[in-house]
Amino acid sequence: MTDLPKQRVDTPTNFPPFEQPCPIRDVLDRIGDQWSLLLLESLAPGRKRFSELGREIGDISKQMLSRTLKQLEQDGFITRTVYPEVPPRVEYELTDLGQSFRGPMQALVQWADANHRVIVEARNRYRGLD
Amino acid sequence: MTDLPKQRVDTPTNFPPFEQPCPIRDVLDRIGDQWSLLLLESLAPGRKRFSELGREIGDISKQMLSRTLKQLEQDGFITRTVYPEVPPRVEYELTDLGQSFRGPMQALVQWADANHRVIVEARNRYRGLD
DNA sequence: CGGCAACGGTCTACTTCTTAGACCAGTCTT
DNA sequence: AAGACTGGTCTAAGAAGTAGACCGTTGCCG
Repeated sequence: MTDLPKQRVDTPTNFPPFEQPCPIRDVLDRIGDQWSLLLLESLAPGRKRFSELGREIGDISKQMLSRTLKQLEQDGFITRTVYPEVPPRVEYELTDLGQSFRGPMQALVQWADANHRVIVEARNRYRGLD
Repeated sequence: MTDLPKQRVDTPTNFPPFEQPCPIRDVLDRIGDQWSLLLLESLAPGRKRFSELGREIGDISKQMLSRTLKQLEQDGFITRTVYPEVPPRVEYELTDLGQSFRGPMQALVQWADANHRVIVEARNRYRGLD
């Protein structure tokens, strides 16, 4: 920090960022995380409550569940409804936007389903000739 | 660790994980990270070399670029070709599997493009009534 | 009445992932 | 001889995710 030979920085990741306001980037950064797609897929059949979603996904932490749902709500994919009952009940449901996303999502899911075998095979083949 | 009152664990994230070998999960976990989709999209028009991809994406670190490309190669989405030239040249290209993924990916990209406005608006609206 | 369970979160400490950027090897240019 | 170019790898530091304790309210059970 004090007297490092800082000059001549070789190739210091000098990729000029130039696609920040790119709509694809913006949208993909949101739904392209570990959980968003899974949650949207989980909500496709209909409204579900918090713990129900947690149970379906299985290995998501409550914090990420809560956080991801909040993001999806912010971005207008889902609505959050709180019923002032005792134990509290909160239900999540796809909005029209969320519904409209089911199309492309289905395309993705179907492709994944259809090509899963091939991918696993590629993975094993690669492992073999490493 | 020694004498913590460990009993009565309230609700310790007791969601039983039950979808590990789910093909959708498996595929989505791979391509649903920060960079994979972007790279596949970047490679859709044709073969590109390492630094070219880095430049196009802009804000990806070399390590993640390298790592993500390796994963995509392992899973059979792309091929990696090294030309034993002097400065070394390495080109990446979609395989048939990768090509076949362009369909669902296009659906996603088009949706993203078409609905970007709506999402941004939702985001701003939410910010307002927070 | 005491104690606990149910539910939807939040908070904290710990672990894992990602980033920044230095470094490397071999050749061509200046 | 000093740098630049290329495709990586390595390490330290910073960001993100996880586990699980904790909370408040009410109803059920003994």
